[in-house]
Amino acid sequence: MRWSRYPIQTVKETPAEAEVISHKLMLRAGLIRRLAAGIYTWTPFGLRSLRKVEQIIREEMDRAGALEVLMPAVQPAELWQESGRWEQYGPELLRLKDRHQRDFVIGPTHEEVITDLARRELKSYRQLPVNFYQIQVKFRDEIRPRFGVMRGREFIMKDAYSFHASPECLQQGYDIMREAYVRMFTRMGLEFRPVKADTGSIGGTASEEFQVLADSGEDAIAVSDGPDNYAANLELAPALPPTQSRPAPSIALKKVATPNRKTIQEVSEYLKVPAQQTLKILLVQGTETRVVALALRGDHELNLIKAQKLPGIAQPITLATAEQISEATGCESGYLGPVGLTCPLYADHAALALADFVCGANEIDHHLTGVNWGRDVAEPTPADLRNVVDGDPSPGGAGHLRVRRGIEVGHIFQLGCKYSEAMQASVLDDSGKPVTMFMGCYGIGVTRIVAAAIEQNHDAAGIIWPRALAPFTVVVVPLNAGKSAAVRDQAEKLYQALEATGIEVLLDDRDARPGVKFADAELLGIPHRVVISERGLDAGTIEYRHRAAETNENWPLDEALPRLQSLLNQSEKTSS
RNA sequence: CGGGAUGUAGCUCAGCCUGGUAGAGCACUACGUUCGGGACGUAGGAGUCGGAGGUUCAAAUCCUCUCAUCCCGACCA
Repeated sequence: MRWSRYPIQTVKETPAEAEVISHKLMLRAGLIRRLAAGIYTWTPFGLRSLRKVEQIIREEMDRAGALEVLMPAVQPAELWQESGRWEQYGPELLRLKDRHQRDFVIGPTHEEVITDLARRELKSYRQLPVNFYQIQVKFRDEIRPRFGVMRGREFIMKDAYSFHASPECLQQGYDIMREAYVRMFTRMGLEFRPVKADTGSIGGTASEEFQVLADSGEDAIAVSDGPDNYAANLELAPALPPTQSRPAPSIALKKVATPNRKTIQEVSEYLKVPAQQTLKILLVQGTETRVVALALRGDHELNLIKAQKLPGIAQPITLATAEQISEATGCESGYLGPVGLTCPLYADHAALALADFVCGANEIDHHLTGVNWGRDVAEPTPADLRNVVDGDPSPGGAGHLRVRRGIEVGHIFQLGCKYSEAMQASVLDDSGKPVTMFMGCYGIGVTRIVAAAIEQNHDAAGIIWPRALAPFTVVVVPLNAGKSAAVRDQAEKLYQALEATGIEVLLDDRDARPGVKFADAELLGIPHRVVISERGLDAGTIEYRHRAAETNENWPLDEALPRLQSLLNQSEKTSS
């Protein structure tokens, strides 16, 4: 491609709307343009990278034996009513009516459509297992789209659905997909981790997310630094109970005035006690009782997902209202404590390991010090209630956890029979009896991957594409071609020779100053750059530089093509 | 949905407080000079000041409503 034929401009100034680096660079390099909140146009350069991602996914899905389909973006409401998600999904589901006032949705996902296809087409266990996938546009009307294509409302997703006659077969299919995902993300040159995950609203049993490690990621994940390779979403990572037993009480219970000190931080500063020696109580709505109390060490955070799974707690988990708190304790949040509480009480393992701790007195402007389980309060029910923190022992058994940020680019689930049961998708087994099919579902955020790759690969000058995702492999930059016919001719010659060998090459034939061309080439992040100048040609050389390199190399002019070719062959093998 | 902020040229923003001829830089067009790290000069094109209503002799500026966008939170995967 000739740069002079590409009409989208790069920009020096960072657009005000962009916050994260990938969004800034994608706008500045002209890869995307915003049309509405969370809705973007992909320009020719950006689309090339997007297609690279899609192609890798397609190749690995095909290799894993999946069959590509293309389902409609617009789906009839009936299917969603049948699965129950018409009611469940909420305002994130974009609903619309056709001219006959019939209800439709713009698909945020395709479980219903694929299950409908499966129940019509699949009649016998002999047709199983089968895995259908598509690469297609989805729409989720996010409350708050942000970070460009990282959390857009309209986005491209690869979604796959597998059908099996038994749970064992589902497990096998799941394992095959897991391997395929590892291959894909490795080929894309991403630093990623498969992590254990919650199944969320999609439902099902086993589930793993593929997280690209990046500080700007929206997910917190707990990764072991030890040889056990443990990694889980923070929501799910268990906090192991402390190994040492609780110290014996050593001081007396005492009520102290803590006027206007409500937060753990305020109380611990005021009483000069470390936050680790304090205890906090959170009240949530219950099923058997109005409220249920949860006790945590002062410096720990409540994990909603874990708490929600405890008996007696309302789903979805909801914090008690100010009225409920007052009714249950006669007090207000900020001064709650376990002493004298009448509602059911769960205590986190770490909270239970405390002795002589500080907590609220259930009386406004007062706290208790020297509180001890067993002595001052009945022993509560122990539970894992908190988010793990840096340094916690790894549940994998070897090493310690580090909390890191990740961008979720893939998520695989063993759905089981949730949809196949609701929509009566069954096949006949070898004895002629109908069996409900077991399903797996496997998603990849295609558009998001482009942003994730940039988050992980950039510098002050711009994008540094992993080779497999670069919109072009080589950029040829003639300097002052307007003045020098030799420069023009040699650049043209090299460009055509590269094209002829199938290398994706961009010729910067714009009538621009050298500084502009260098800056744009770096912003756009093309891995290999060849500069052709009068100065170099006089010496019989061209100049080569890798985007990630610090210095230039001078190559003899006639070696440019063969050396580039061997370089690219090499990097193809190492995928870098 | 709660809290905060912003809408002025394609982009980044000034002007608003204290009402009185709509501005700058980048980008764009033409010409000239320049040409290895985002050049310079001259000339030029480009704006219903988000929209509606109100106050006023006069509104980008003050008031009311509305729409949109961004940030924080809750929400979602």
